[in-house]
Amino acid sequence: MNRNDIIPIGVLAQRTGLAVSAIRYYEDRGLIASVRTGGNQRRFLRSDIRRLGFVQIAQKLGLGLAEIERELAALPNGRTPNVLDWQRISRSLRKEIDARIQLLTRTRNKLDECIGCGCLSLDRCALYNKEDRAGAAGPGPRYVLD
Amino acid sequence: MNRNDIIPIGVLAQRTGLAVSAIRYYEDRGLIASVRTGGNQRRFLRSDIRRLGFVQIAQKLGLGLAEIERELAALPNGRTPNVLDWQRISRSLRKEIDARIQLLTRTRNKLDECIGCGCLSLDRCALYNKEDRAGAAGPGPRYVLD
DNA sequence: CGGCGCGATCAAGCTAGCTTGAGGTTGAGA
DNA sequence: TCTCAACCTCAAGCTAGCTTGATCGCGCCG
Repeated sequence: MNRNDIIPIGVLAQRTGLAVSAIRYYEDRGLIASVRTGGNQRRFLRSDIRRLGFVQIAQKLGLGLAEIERELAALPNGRTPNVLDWQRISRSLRKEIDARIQLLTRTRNKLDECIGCGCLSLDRCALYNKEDRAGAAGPGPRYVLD
Repeated sequence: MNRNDIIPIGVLAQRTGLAVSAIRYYEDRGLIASVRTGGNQRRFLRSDIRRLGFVQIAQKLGLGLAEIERELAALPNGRTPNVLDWQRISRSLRKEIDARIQLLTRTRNKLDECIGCGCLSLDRCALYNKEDRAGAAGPGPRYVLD
């Protein structure tokens, strides 16, 4: 159990709760790296558990893989985030969340006005303002709107 | 200009700001209905402008087309929402938004704890709790996780 | 009554984030 | 040494919400 700092994909999957296929996908995307055995099987570092942990948390906060990729790429020579990195990153995540909450709150206020007037008018309704397009970023692709 | 309560798809598109293709798609989905001319062209009611207005607003509030479909289907014989309907519906939308805000707020609080401890531990991290899966519903399909 | 702009119908494509399947290889334990 | 779970590589599929393209038909204006 000495050289167990190197693990196969199945173990990594178990430890992170991710599907094997998802991990392979992340590798394709460049979120994580592996070395290969003689027989072409992936071997990961134990620290990758943490790295994928970060990925999952960031995802839960609403970041897309592309953004997560960027955050990870910003780390010195692609290391897995340590405590200090994490604090820095999570502070920036906090800002993201704050922004989302604010947007939603503004939307809610407008909706309240709307309940009052019941207008539903496309021209006048406050909910219908361009600036808030993509407002509460719903499911599915939204880019077309922007 | 008397019987202009019946309009072709292009006009409806212009008045709602939607693409013609989107409107056809909505019709396929059953969100809106049309009659056909002798030459098989769609004709819509002027009131459908309002109906699609509702669709767009609801979408901005983060509802998927399926949910919107349900709301619309709940109206007596598929009429377009009038002021009273709208007030009822928007109150229910408000609840949705409130829930989202709460979820995000809880997530933010947990993140704050995390900034303090910097643990990033998958077992212990508060951000990693099953109950909050799909937490801040990010982009892309999430159903697989649930 | 001729032209061309608007409309119609498929099928396929695109984004995000993966999963599933087919078909074949590796490698650790009995 | 043999076995079989675990691994490999593509390619294709799925959800959501549309768009794009190809190839047509309709209909209004002059």
